[in-house]
Amino acid sequence: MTRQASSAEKSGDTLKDRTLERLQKLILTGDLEPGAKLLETQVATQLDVSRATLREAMVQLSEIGLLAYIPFRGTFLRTLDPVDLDEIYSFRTGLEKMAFQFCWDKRDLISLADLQMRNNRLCDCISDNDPYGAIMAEMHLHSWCYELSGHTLLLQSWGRLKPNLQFYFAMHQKAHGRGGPLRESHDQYLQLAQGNSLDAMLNHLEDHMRQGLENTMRFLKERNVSQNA
Amino acid sequence: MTRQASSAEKSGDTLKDRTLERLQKLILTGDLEPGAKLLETQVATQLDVSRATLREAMVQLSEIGLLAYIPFRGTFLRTLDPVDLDEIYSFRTGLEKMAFQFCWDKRDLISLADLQMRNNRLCDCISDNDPYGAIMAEMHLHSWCYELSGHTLLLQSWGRLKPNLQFYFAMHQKAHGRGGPLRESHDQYLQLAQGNSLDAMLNHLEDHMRQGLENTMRFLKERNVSQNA
DNA sequence: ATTTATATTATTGTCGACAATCTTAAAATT
DNA sequence: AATTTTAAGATTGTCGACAATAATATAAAT
Repeated sequence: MTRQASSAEKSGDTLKDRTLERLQKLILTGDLEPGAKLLETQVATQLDVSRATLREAMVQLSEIGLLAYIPFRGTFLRTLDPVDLDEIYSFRTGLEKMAFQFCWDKRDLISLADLQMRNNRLCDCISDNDPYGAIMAEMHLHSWCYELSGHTLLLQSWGRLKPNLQFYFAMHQKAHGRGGPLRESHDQYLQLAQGNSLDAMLNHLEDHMRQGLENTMRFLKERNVSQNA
Repeated sequence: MTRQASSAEKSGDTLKDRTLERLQKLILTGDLEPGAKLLETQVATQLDVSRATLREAMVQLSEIGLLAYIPFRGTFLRTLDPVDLDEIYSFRTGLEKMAFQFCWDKRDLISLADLQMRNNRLCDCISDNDPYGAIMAEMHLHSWCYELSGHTLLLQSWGRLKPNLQFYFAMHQKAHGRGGPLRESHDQYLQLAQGNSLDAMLNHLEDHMRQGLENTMRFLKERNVSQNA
């Protein structure tokens, strides 16, 4: 009966999957320093799993990009320099434009109501002054187009990019005190997503993302989140 | 000193990385049946590594999509139904369009000569009646824009998609006898990539990819590569 | 004969131990 | 004192063994 007493969390059936999720949550909490080394023995002990199990989870997180693996030297929490942020935002822009192209003709009353609901949840989190919840809610809002697209590869790609975004937001939040999304930041996004001009939506995405990047860069100039050694 | 920075991606320093590469090559050879179960003990013995090492490599290949992992049931070689092919091609189109947008202003004499060389290599393989080499050469040709873009995320994404394409081509080749790329298939691609109209290039990409998909679908109707259980 | 139940086998999941490598500290040399 | 060498310790890489689960074969029941 070596079974983990881990309160039967919602996630995967196997210990490796639960470990992956727990480690990811640990990272996205923002308690760890970017670039910090993750000692296998230490983390494994902390999560109460064997190193082999932990390592399989780490391989996956390295593939996502949250961790950086260097052979024989260790696995490190990712860093975020301006170039990284620029790449994340530009890639995200292209990805989300693709998603909207694929989901555009699949929109219906139900899915649009779903979108509205996701935005409401985001607004609630902002009202409740819950920055962490707001981050998650915003991610969930943006997940809408990927899910609706029904495009597996697109959804997977977003699934890998998303944690990196969440990580940045967590860092931002941690360092800046507060800095979640504004209440009205997605008004136009919602409106255009419900409209009938795909081009207008795509153009707005560029603007929306660019604005996010500019906010980010402005923040970076004030206080460095981290820099590579 | 440490040679960790940007070490050539040939064969990793660690056994896990070499195993990953060997297993991938084994898969891309096309000797395995799509959907076939990979018995850990058997493969580990065949590659002369421990199961733990093999499993780490398998996790990575599952993340790429070449393998499909089902908890407690095993890891299976991916399958390719028409929906998969459609997704691969459409995603590839979006990705490569992004790549050309990012690399467009970075083109110069040297990089364009490089592109020309990659195409020459492809033509050589076709002339030499070397289908496997032609597949690799075509992949290498298309990698050009990703590499030139300097966009890490984009390059990574292509790096994950590429093996799936190679896998399909290997299946195609295996089943169809011959079916590599045609000699002149990239003439316009090359010409436009050297030109000064990004829009024309992007439009051609849509056509180029659509044509590839159509060829693929035509082939699928003749003979099923595989179907899900 | 078909179906259900049970036992057996095979395979995956997880672990702890040892080997290879890196890091750090101390010693030796200049 | 600074640099190089060497030794000690810490950390990662790899392995084989055992546990948990699934797949298969056998027996029992209808």
